[in-house]
Amino acid sequence: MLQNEKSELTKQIILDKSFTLFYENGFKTTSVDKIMKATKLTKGAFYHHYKNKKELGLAVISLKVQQRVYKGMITPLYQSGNALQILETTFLDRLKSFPVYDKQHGCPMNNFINEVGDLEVAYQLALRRIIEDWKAALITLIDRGQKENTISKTLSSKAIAVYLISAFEGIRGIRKLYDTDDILDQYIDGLSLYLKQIKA
Amino acid sequence: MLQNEKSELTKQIILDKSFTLFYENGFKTTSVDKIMKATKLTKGAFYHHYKNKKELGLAVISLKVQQRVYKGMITPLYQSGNALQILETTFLDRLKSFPVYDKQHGCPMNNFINEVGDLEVAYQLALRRIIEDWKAALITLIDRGQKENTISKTLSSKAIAVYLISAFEGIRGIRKLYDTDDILDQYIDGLSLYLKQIKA
DNA sequence: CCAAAAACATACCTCTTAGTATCTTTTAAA
DNA sequence: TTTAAAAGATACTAAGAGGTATGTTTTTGG
Repeated sequence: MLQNEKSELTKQIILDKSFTLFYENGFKTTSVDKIMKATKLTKGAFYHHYKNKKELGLAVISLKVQQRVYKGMITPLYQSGNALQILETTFLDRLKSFPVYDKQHGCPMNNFINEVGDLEVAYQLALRRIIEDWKAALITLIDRGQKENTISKTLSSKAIAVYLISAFEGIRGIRKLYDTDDILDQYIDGLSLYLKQIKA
Repeated sequence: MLQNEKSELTKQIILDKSFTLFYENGFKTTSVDKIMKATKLTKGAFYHHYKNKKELGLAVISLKVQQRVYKGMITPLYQSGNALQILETTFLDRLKSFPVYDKQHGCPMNNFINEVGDLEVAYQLALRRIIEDWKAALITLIDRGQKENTISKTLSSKAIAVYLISAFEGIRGIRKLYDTDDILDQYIDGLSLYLKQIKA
């Protein structure tokens, strides 16, 4: 195998396993040893590709976590079509179709935010960037909806965007505490009502 | 000093310091050693009063964290007066008057939820109880508001309650990422609009 | 005042942690 | 095909983790 490819591959393997373990057990409690055991590689390989655990954490955030949020929550917002309907499908339908695994472990980004968000500026920056991108996409969509008269024009798009994100991240944490979907269904009802209220 | 008093006092000291350190640095990264160093007591004292760190964690949640949520977010909901206005003062005014320290470190409950909420059933139960109490108080208040015709009767009180809690907990996490209040102000605008929308 | 129990201190044990030093193996380029 | 560099493996260190064993001090009740 080519050296570039090989290097990139093992880095990716470490990244993938790290993401999964961080997601399931948290960043702090997942040791480099555990990660490398999962990859079937050794510590030597790890410290050859990553400077330290912090660098790995940042890589997981800005590559894996960011990618995930983009795919699930940001990119869909740039579709054409009824703005309000896009909000509905992105926020409502997506949540409904989540596997139990995802419900039980919450939002990867939110987990990072609440575990290391007040610990290191570097983590803050990486996570903030995702939130800002998400917010910007929402604002663009809502603004469009207001222009096209599907969303009420009197409301601040920025305020709606932040409120939507907050509630979404909040419920993904709270849901972890339960083993049924009741609380999620109640959130979905709440969001549903909210979207109706911002309708033009 | 009486033995009962002394015992209760040191337990309280340990509990207080633990809460602070958990709040500032997280549950997992705060060791028993660090806690006892902060109390100026020793490990022997700790393990005399607490079985293990898990028991301490549960005590902090069900005593300190719960107490805090009750004082700030639940008890105020049982006041008499305009239901919608009570929601406003509890959710809006309280957040506005938060010290920087509280903004930077997020919500103690939310931190616990996202750090250990999917790790141990015992933690889940303790945290769930707080959420359920909060939800119940909100539902009672909203139901009253609907009866008294200050809150729109067509809306599900359960859905509103869960949506309010979700957004609140969500923003308290997200705010940690920033060093200004902009995002908080945007949330406040969003919540403000939301409360206007549920008005009768 | 004295013995027993509770409260607390000291010293330790074992395991895990992040990280380093040094080795072997694989790839690249001449 | 040889040599240098990159990739990876092995073995280690020092610090910190949770927890225990056993000591000393303080309180209590007779």
